[in-house]
Amino acid sequence: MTETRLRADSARTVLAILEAAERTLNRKPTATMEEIAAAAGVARTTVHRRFATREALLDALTTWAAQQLADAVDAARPEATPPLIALYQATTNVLAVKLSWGFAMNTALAPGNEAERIQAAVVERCDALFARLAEANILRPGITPLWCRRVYYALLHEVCQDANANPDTELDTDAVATQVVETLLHGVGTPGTTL
Amino acid sequence: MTETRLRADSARTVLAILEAAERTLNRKPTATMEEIAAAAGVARTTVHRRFATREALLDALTTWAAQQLADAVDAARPEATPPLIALYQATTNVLAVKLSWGFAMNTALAPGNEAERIQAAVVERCDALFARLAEANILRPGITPLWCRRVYYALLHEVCQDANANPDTELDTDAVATQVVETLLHGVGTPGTTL
DNA sequence: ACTACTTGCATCACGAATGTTGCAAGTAGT
DNA sequence: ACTACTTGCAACATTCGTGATGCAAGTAGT
Repeated sequence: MTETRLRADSARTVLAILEAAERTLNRKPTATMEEIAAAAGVARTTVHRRFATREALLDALTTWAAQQLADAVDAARPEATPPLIALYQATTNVLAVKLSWGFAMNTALAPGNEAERIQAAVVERCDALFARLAEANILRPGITPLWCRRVYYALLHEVCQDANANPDTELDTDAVATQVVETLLHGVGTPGTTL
Repeated sequence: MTETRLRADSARTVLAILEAAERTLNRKPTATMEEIAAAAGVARTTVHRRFATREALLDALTTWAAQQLADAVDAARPEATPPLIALYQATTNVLAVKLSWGFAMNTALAPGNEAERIQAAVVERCDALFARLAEANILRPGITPLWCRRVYYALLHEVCQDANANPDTELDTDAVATQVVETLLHGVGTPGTTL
């Protein structure tokens, strides 16, 4: 394994390709290498030089996005700050990443992918955070941390999809994060209403 | 336009193909006509006789699923019964359909598709139901019906995805519907907790 | 300035999926 | 039983996406 170091321009090209892949595949998941290359402003052959196969490109893309996500979670210090603060901070950070890498984060990852490991680690930290919230009696009794995470992920996914459908209107990440956390904790109903 | 009536066996074949397409594409969205035909137990040429192109098949599939959904909503009589009852009933009915036609309901529909019209009508009825809930003070002030529907759809999508990932464990539709409605209204948090 | 790397372009090979057609066998409906 | 429809099978043409290669021009880094 000769670790060839990348020349500066080449590194820029790789990033451009990844970003173009994200943008293009987000709009059309069946987009071809040709289209991705065009969006990146390079020739198709250049893409193939950097990523031997389409699968290799997808792998790199998902791994890259997963790493961005993990970094966003890290930045919120979810095990150091009070759980509610951490939840809010993490939500804000994650939203920013998910908005830029929506496709890469929702695409099914190939088994054995590095991204799988990273995402699993994020899930674990998320569950740990919800466990801390449960300990602090912030979660309603009978609610499992698993269900919490699922609802939380679903809400995050929803707001990102929506933002993605309206690319013109730029949105206030903080406001959206608040809305997500509020809804996660209290839903949309008046307190005390039951079936 | 000569409306050729279908022979009984042919009608059965068409349904088998639609169901096979749903099943197959749900597991692998890039499945080929060949695979769909195999899953339906027919030859590939037969599929092409019923649906001229792949796009035509997808169109028929999404339209069929949308109609099933609309029927499920109908059966709940959402404008006749008290809104909370209707919400619960509709959730139960919709869940059953969404579990069987998950792919067809989440796939992006081609513009001008009949399914588009039907789904839009369902959305309208959904919004109307949430408007009734708001009138009955069951919705928290400041919560828009639009946000309600988005959260509601997200929760439905989430539980279906989960059920889909675990096809072995059959689930209690009523219990899941309750969980969805409960979470929609009250979230996962203890009442009174704020940021 | 010199060298090594990178890129664009043209071209080719290959495989896979789509869509079509003709024919023979079988089945629904009368 | 008779007819019309439907199906399976085999074969074919075509298109499209993928991946590889050789060569000339250009650029980064020293």
